[in-house]
Amino acid sequence: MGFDDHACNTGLVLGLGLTSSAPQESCNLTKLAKNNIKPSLNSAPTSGAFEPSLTLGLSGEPYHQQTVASNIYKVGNSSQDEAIDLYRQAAAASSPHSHSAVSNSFSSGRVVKRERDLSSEEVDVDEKVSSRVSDEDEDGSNARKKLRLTKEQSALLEESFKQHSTLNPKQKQALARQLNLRPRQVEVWFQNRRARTKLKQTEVDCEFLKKCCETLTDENRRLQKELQELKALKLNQPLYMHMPTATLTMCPSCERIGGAGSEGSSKSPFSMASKPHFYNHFTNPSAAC
DNA sequence: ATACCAATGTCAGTTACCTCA
DNA sequence: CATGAGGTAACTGACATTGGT
Repeated sequence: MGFDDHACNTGLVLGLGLTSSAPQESCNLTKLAKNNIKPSLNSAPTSGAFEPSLTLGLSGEPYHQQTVASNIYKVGNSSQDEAIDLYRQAAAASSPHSHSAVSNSFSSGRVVKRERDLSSEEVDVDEKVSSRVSDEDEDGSNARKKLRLTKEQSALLEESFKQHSTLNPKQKQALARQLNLRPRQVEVWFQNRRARTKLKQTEVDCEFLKKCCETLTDENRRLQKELQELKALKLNQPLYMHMPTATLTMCPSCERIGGAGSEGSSKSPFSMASKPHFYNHFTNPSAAC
């Protein structure tokens, strides 16, 4: 396609790519989200080419994190145990003040939902973590204790996120069990992770559009200048030199001279092959065609 | 077949905690 | 030590989908 040929010059094709060649993956996350279509990010890290919609949002991060994660996994189980201990400590320490998502929510529907997240063992954990409302009633503290995930936990979550950006209940349960976290925590982590991914994608898209804008501005400036030059040239031409203004009426897409002199275009002395790239991508063909 | 409702999952936006410069 | 900024876990409300009645 001729359009792609000039992608590097103007970046316009990339703009198109955002909408067409970047499939349901991430080009329009908002729309996907609205429809609850799950963007699979699996393909993102494997795309090394400049395909904005797939690569920009992740910007290679998963690669790095994958490496980190796998390295961490090689360390052994001690850190995992440590993580578990830390979690238990955190849970124990926070239990007087902290809250489970279940108990903190005043929405009955949410309560049911979150309670159903919990397997029997995790219900036990949750019960240990206790209820914020009741605890607050007891000692008045309003601590919203924030668990800091360990490196190992984060790494495993990242690893899992690379495989599925969303989790089904079974996966969530399994992951939670593996990490010794509550399913709700895993769920929240994935939610936040998706949000971060999207935010990053948005930032990159924004940068890309800025560059597009700059390119188009430059292009516009150049075209204006050229137009001025052509006008000046035309004014300076002697009358007998008045020819069809081929330069100005040439069809941008087929490069045939149109307008008043179109019927004689094939015989025109003007060849017009000089700067066809002026008219790439977004230019509509002239009415002469 | 259709309408209604409850349950559930996901999201955007926000809050609050924690760490670090 | 105090503090502000940034990162992020957790929360909230809204919306869409799904399955049962």
